[in-house]
Amino acid sequence: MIFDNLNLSDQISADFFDDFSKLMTFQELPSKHLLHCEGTICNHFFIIHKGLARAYYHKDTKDITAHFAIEKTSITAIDSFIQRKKSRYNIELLEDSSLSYINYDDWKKLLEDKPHYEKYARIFLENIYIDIAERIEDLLFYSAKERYEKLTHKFPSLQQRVNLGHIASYIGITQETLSRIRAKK
Amino acid sequence: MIFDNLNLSDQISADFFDDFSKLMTFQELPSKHLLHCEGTICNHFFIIHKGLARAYYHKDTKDITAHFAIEKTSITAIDSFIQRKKSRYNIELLEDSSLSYINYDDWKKLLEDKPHYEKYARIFLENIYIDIAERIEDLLFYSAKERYEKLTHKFPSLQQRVNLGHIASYIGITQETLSRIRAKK
DNA sequence: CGCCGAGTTGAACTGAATCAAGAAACGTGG
DNA sequence: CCACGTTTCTTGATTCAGTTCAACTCGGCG
Repeated sequence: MIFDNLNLSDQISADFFDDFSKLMTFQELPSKHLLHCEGTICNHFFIIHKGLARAYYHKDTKDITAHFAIEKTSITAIDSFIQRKKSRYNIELLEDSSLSYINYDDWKKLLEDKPHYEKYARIFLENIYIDIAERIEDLLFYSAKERYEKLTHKFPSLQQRVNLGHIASYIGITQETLSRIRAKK
Repeated sequence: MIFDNLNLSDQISADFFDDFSKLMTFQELPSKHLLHCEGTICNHFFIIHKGLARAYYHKDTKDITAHFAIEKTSITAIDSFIQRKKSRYNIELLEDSSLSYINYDDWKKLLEDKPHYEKYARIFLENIYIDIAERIEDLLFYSAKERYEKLTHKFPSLQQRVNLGHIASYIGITQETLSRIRAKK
């Protein structure tokens, strides 16, 4: 089930999945394909079936990874999707991938037609909140090394699949520091 | 309107406020009163009318402020409130305050009876998400001094009303560092 | 008056950034 | 299949922001 890793399954009704799936479009796309481009409003919510995507943005001259999405997880430029503002994020594929997306208007319409589905949007956001709150705590209290270990524990496959520089920026350190962390263990 | 600072007003219907207000209990409580105690499940969602509260928790021997709530903003141990798990947070008043709260069961029942109100829960969470994402960016990219300046710009009154140590822990630095930042300007 | 919490200041230390140079791996075209 | 350029990764030397530890000041307040 595509929602497995969204921690929603147990709370969500089957008919929602039917409705939702009907609105989704399936695609296979190659590595490096840009799913969303900065400066535009993000109109899609993606679910990755196979492959890997990352959301990133530019800070000064640097390229900062804000989010990774592996199989069975979702990705979008969420602030833009929610607020309908231009996004600072790009979303790109890091591997040849297959995915589905729903677009904003369809999603919005689904919520209007069947307002009881608002519940799932709420639950989804609650789960995001829990994740992101944990990330703040990580930044406040854990060393570079500990943050790296937590990440690789949570997503073991990332180490092999993603550039060191992307991982480093995700946990808020330079790639030199991450290289040194990897070296001594 | 109590929801002013929640950025909800323009999107929320009047009858919701009626329903919601009917479920709320008003209280006046003195400074240092504990609104919620760690180790228990948080059953209340508070809105501060007057005064000031903070949520904090213990990390090693330290007391870390996770959130401040001034007039017209809300506070709860949100992870516990959402997940129905024991909370690591305490919530205490830092000034004599007047506030209202709604309890979890009433809130849940309201959502069940009138599921279209789910929308407001979603919007509330969306707003929280935007805030918290900004906080991550602050921690990643801004110096201690810049974080302090952003906070005092956002909540000018905090400087006078709250201990230096609480502010320091909120922005992720020691109180010595914050003292030095204040000294040189 | 003496204590206590809050804030300040100094000196030494440290984790991570920065700058700079190489080494390895990768892929593209001949 | 090799050669070359590009991107990715490593390693070293230096610097710096912020921590830690410790001592000291200041303003209430019982």
